[in-house]
Amino acid sequence: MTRRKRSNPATIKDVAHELGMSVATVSRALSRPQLLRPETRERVMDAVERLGYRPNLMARGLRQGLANAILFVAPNLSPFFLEIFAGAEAVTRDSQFSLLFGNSNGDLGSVQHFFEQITSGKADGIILLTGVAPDGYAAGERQLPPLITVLERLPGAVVPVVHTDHFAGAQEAVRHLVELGHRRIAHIAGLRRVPSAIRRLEGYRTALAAAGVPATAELIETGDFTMSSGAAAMMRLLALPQPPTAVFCSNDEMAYGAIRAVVKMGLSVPEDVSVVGFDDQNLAEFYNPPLTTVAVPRHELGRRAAQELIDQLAGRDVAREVVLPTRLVVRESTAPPTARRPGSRVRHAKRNR
Amino acid sequence: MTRRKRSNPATIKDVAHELGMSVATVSRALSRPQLLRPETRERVMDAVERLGYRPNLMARGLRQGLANAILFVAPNLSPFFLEIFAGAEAVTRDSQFSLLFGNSNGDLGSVQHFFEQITSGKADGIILLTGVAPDGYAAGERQLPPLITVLERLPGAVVPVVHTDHFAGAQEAVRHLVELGHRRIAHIAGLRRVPSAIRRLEGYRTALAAAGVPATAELIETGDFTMSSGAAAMMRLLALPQPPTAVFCSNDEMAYGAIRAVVKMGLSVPEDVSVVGFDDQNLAEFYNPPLTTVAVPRHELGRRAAQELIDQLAGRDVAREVVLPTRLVVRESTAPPTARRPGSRVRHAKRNR
DNA sequence: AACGGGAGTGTCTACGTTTACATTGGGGCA
DNA sequence: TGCCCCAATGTAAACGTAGACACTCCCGTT
Repeated sequence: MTRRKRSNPATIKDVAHELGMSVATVSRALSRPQLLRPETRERVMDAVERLGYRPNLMARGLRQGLANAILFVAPNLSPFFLEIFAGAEAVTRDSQFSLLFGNSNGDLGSVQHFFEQITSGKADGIILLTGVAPDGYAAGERQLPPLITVLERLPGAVVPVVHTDHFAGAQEAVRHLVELGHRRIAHIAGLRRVPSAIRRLEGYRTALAAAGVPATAELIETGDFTMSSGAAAMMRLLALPQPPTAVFCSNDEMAYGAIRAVVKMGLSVPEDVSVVGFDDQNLAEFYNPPLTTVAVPRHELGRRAAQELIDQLAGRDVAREVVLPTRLVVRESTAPPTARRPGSRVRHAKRNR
Repeated sequence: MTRRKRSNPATIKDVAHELGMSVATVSRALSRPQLLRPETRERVMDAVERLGYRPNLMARGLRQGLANAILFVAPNLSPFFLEIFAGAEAVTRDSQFSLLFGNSNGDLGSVQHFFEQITSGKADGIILLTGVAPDGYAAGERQLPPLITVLERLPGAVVPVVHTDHFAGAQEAVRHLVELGHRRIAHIAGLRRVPSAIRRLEGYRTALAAAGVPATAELIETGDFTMSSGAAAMMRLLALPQPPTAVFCSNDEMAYGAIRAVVKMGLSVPEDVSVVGFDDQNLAEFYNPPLTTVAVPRHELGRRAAQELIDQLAGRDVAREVVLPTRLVVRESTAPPTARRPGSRVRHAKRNR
């Protein structure tokens, strides 16, 4: 027995029958109204309204070979990616497209799974934030689906990308610290397998070199972009014989963690340690102290990616590469270094909860 | 001319032809393997692999009257809702269902639009976080789609709901402040049209009454759940002739804003003003100071909602109501009131950027 | 030897659309 | 008056799949 949608029995056939017309006419009234006599169109619209008819999108999709959906794949559900998602959502909201969300969870198998959703016809294209594609695709054996990458490039494949200049952004952040007078500037880097994190690290190194400050390996710590990893890294930095007076973090969340760690040790930001983040998430402005950070246009990244993908699906040609500018936003987590040596720490006991 | 999916020409027919079998056999190999001789099944699987065949989900969906997708509708993209989304995602990830995201943006028209996506067959059911349904549905004229609401009830309709006890949570928060010795306790409420915000307000009032503290209208401010509205509300409270020594906020974001406002005025948290939030978003633990707040099991709310909806779609019967417990998490943003009167404010000038 | 039944597979229709192609009728023009 | 063409509509064939039903063996039973 055929299982039927309980909700909407009204089909195009019902509408046609109600009016004594053919289904073709009804179909045209909906998709290409200019082909019909205005009066006929009216009558159809009336009946559609009266019967509560809604076209079955799966039937339409099957017929046209289009799902009218876009799949957004992020490596996790952190606010940063979700703010990009919000940008994409703003675009699809006014379009015929639905937005599917996929969380790859850093797992390559998942990405493969999402790619197959395309060949299965669940979506027409992918907005990919993970910078990795399953083997078969990356190697070019299997044809890539309509795809646009955000922030990360897909190695070994020519795919349009919407991103920002992490290298320049990082340099600007470090230069800001140098200009404030800092010399012992640490970096809490992101995971080495994330290309954009590498670029930020390189920007850090380059800016230090340009300022004539020798790079010190002990001042480079690594986290996994989470607040707790940022806090842990900061703890290690504070435990150095000669701790840094400033820290540049590879993203905002690690910066929050770093600030928490500083405060927990009885020191303060920016008096004892200046902290700079990267991303300028919504919260940065309201963190305590408000975070100096490199603004990444998250919303715009999402918008552009969605727009480019839709254009691509419509057969219009799209830019190979869109680079959006970053911008250093100076708030209250950075200041000139003070004479006081942060090495002499723990002014008052850490308060327990 | 028929527009074809460029990516996957291989259909069930191709597989059948390759093996000299009928399409039915191939179909069965995939959906009901136990009906086939093991050897046949093997051969089919082989060919499927070889040809890179993936079933067309729209054709399957059309045939079966199922989209195998769930639509998640939230009023906005704030972290709070997205953390609930993450919970739902964890469930659908291991299921046959895809997760569609819809942002109603507080707009009733959008909600209507999403309801129609169901009758259009884009999804099989809805997880609704907005507490409002389009007129026709709410009034019972049109049949409700498979639906589960989260946190908010749908007025005038019997729909399963997964939520928490806002009333009890708010009471616990206020009781905590009372026990610390506070008497002048303010509340930064949420929008009056959001039922859960009303419940929190009621919890606040009830707890105050229970403690024998008379309620004062001037101590109740209203925000719209954003950080900036929380900051603005706090500014108004601090401007009172007799400012509060503690503030209970209807959500975490307004609490962050409130703390920022306090600090901006040269006062500190919790020494001058204690602040309590509601939700326990991921960030609360790493805010500065770490925020005392009422933990709402966001992830679990999402999990349960998705699970119940999937059960419902499978024809299993589901609970009318699931109530998950809240729990007060005491961190460092609350402390006993000090002798110092916060009225004498602005100890040092606000720093400009 | 005849029959029943079940395992395994094939045939073919329906799901709800869109659209290529066919048909109709009427108006403009010679 | 006859013809052509175009506007408006109808007919019917796909799109790719699932499953109802039909068929063919073969084995076990009588």
